[in-house]
Amino acid sequence: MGASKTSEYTKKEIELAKYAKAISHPARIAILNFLIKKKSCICGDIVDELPISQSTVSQHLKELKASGLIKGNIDGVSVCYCIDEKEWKKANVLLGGFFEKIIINKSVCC
Amino acid sequence: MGASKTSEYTKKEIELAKYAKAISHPARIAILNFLIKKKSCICGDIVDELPISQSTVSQHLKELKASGLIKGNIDGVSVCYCIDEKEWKKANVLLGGFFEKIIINKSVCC
DNA sequence: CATATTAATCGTAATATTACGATTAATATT
DNA sequence: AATATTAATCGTAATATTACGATTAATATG
Repeated sequence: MGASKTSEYTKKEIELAKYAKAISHPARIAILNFLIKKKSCICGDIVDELPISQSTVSQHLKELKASGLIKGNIDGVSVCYCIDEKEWKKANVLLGGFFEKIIINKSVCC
Repeated sequence: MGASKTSEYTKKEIELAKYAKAISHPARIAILNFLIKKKSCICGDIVDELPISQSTVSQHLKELKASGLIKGNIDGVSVCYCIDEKEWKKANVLLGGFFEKIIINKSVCC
């Protein structure tokens, strides 16, 4: 048995978990930071920047693309990745809303 | 091979990934939402609330505790869990800072 | 056309995660 | 003291993740 029981939860919970999962690995955070720093997308330079192999970077990029946080445009031989700002904002709003709940609804115990 | 190459990344990247991982499963988000809603900590009622077994809930609680986002106080037979507000704020600041970068440093491409 | 570069994918392996039932240790209740 | 309740842990199993090298398909360059 085991492994993901995605249904039975609310859409918000599932979406929030999806975005959180996308940034739940240091390599993916490093990739996103790199994409933000170098505004002009950048393609395979990510591999030079990170301490992991090309195939592993490619996998992380695939996951980030699947989450929606980034998109990739083919540009000749190379691929140009960049933040998908619309999705990024959605993630920001969802995560922000989640973490601000505790400030509004102060927990009084323990 | 495989599995975690945690070093070689910055402390911030690793910490951010840690918090993100903590909330990367709908069950854990549901648990946190429940703990926030019911201010008075609550103990085993989480099991009744969620569509997963007691042992699985216990595992998720263990992970949440490991991340620091919650703490658990023994209260007789039962255990009282609640948000660790200090850690929660730290996570909020880290995540908030991360997602706001793109707003300041607008990406122009693709 | 031959060769180089780029990035995805495949195959493989190690490890982590998710989940459950069963057991256990602890405190409460009868 | 016997029994019930609570929540952690153990054992087990399925699946997912992380990682790498090798291969592949594509475009670019000589």
